[in-house]
Amino acid sequence: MNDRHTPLLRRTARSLPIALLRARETVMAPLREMLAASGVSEQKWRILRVLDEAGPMDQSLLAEQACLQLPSLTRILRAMEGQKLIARHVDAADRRRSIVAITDAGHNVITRHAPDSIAFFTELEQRYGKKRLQELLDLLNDLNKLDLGRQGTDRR
Amino acid sequence: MNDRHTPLLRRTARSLPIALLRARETVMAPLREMLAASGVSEQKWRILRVLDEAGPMDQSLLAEQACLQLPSLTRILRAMEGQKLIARHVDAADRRRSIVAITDAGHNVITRHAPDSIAFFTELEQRYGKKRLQELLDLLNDLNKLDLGRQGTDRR
DNA sequence: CCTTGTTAATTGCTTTGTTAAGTGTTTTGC
DNA sequence: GCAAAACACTTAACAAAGCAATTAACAAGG
Repeated sequence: MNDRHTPLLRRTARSLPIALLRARETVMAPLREMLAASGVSEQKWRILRVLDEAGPMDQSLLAEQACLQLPSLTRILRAMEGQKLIARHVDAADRRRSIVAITDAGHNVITRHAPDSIAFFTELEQRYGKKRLQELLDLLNDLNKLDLGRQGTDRR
Repeated sequence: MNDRHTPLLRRTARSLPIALLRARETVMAPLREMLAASGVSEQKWRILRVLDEAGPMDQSLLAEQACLQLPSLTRILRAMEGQKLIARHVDAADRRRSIVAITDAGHNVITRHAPDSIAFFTELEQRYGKKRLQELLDLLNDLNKLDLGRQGTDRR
């Protein structure tokens, strides 16, 4: 396209951040549409998924597991508490902590959307290739283990 | 962790959307820090990259290339125009379109950060493996080609 | 012409991301 | 014990995402 100069950086098609962003958009766009019907955002869905899978936990851990920042989580949980999708109570042993648990209503949201979600990922597997999908997940998980930019420093 | 029931959905560690989100966070966190020093957000950086690579283009195409929604792009470009990083002019042939081009100042931002960016990705290549990184990019690009959820419908 | 339809960009509104500062609570070191 | 540090959230402020509705400019048909 642009022959005016030798590119300083790799082409954006070979840029990892941009490729990740596009891939996420590709995958999430249909799911977002699906969830919108229940008034559940992508983030709320992640929260429900994590709580349903791993059981009650404090907000810091939940934030890490659901890939949300604590300030965002605070606001989202407030809304979800209003929707009765989750419940919170302060930890008796450490009153700084607040323990979050999924409610029956929250679990129902998961039950309701599981078939659609499964259908979507089944289609994805078929069109993309089951083996390739596993490969991709392995590569992504390995990348997440790298903990870049802190290779000498402590790991919080 | 949670033995209360058989999970309806795959474990979040094997969930593609979550894995993509974590990977993006892993990669972008150090870059964001790097760019913040120049008052350039991650999004502005993407815009500069795309314009520098492919030359002037209208906003719709730029939005697609930089993975931004048109409304977001409108507001970001207004700021970038104020910073003199980009310039806009209406297309003479079609006065609905506005053509965006990178300025010298914009190009300077890229030049200034290219060494850091290159160093970061070199480190990434070394620690993650050059071959594996290529594999990952190939898999991601293939995924982006799938255009999921519109397999019978028209492709706008 | 001129109505209808389409497209490009903008604006409004609500939610979320991001950073920094603030508020209690617990832990640590003296 | 007790002041200082560390910790778990919460709040505040602003940028950006995401969605719907609007405006302005083209395109086609009658």
